[in-house]
Amino acid sequence: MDEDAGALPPKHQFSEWYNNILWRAEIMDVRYPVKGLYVWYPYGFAIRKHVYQRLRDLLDRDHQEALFPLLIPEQEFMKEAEHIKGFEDEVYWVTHGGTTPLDVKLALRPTSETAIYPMYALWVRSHADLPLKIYQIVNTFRYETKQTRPLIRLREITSFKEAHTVHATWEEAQQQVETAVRLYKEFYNGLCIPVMISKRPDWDKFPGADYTIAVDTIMPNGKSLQIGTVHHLGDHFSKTFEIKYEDASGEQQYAQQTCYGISERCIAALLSVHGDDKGLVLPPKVAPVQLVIVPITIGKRHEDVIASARSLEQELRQAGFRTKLDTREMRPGAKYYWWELRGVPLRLELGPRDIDAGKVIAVKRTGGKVSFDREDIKSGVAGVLAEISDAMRQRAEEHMKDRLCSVISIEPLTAALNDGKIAVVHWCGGRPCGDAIEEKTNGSILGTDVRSAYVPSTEGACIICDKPGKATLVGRVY
RNA sequence: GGGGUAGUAGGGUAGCCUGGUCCAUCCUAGAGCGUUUGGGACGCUUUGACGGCGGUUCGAAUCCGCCCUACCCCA
Repeated sequence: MDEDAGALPPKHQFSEWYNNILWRAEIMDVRYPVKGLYVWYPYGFAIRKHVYQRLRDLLDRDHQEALFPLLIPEQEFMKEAEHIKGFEDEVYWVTHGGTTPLDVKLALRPTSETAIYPMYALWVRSHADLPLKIYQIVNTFRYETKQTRPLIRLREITSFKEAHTVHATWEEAQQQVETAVRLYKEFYNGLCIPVMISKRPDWDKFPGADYTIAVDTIMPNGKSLQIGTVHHLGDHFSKTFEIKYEDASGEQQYAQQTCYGISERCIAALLSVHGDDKGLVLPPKVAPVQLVIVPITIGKRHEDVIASARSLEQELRQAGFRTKLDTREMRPGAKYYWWELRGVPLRLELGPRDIDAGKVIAVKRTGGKVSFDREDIKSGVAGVLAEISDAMRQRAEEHMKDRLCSVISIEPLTAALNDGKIAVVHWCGGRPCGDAIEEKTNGSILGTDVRSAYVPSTEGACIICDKPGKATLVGRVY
């Protein structure tokens, strides 16, 4: 047998593995002839659909979904000084309508604050209108100058979920930040992706924010990937865009705002964190196909087996499982590899022997084979899918634990980063020391106020200046 | 930001320096037929490409220019 037939590059060659799996598993076609723009294949898009449906379900508890325009007039975009500084090098401008130059240039949103907040100024009148919690899921454009990478660094972010909230007080907005962080933790827990939550250093916060809380995960090569951010905007934008409300005593007050976002980087994390040498491994909750039934048809039993498989499929589908019956003219082994590559959590095998014995064989994508009695199939499948989720979550958490370490001086820190680790150090919080850490290690400060089960929130002497410092995450980043 | 290398069929390669029916070759690609089918089947037949635009030339995958895209290295 040819062991190499159809093999992926091994996952420890992560970059090759990643590029390869995107087209082999039909997630993205990278051949679109514009830098930084990629095409979602139907299968990739189906994964996206299920992931974003989960996000919608979480947000819909107390947010409303809306939709704002893609184009932002120049004068609105240019209102908030810090915000402009943060984005002006990355903005695409629409300058013509047909052949006619436009009087007012239009920006393709790199993010939507300046599209949404002029409208919020009209919508918010009184304290009774607050809190206002709205989100949208849209595409955004950023003229990235660094190397682009599918799902990770894009010129068109096709799947940007951004929420924008308005509150009466700074404290309420702060509480909303915490609520959003909890919501993101829940979201990623559902995807079985462990995260590190920290407060970004001041120079790395969102342009125009009081502070930024970031959600990061660790990729297989040890680099951290930012997969969510939550910003307390204070009154920066409300003052710029005149978002005011009348409080209970009849006074006009500037509103306090937050915004928070997640992009298709969550899909990059989903694929990368769980995948293995055979291909994708998808959590049952978001797998487009949760169960694939592979009928084993031999000679005369063909019709018999197919009929049995169809009734099995129908029963499972009615029970609410996303089920696929694979009746293609291929050998069973070829189908196994096909579905394993695509990350289907559970494979059911049904052949003459099983039918005669009243059994169904189930093979978990995470490893292991079980045999169900045909009549118990529904509860059996439900149980095994739950086991798969647990196994995935545990495996991913162990990977994260392995990648985290604590160091107390610069040389070991550099060594740890070179070794593909994310390190916890003590840092005084000062910019000069922060710059020194980043320069000496070629790494980045992810943040302080770390919230992770694996990172103790100790205090200690700053790794550079020896003054009192707080636990700080340092790593190489995407 | 600075440098380097490359782009040939669905994927992988050769050909380029030394222009000339060379439109080659392999596959996990496609189509067709037949035999197969409990972990990637096999045989036969067949389809299909020189990144884009322009230039040089009797003639360009090959030489020149510009553009686009990708990958690698350094900051």
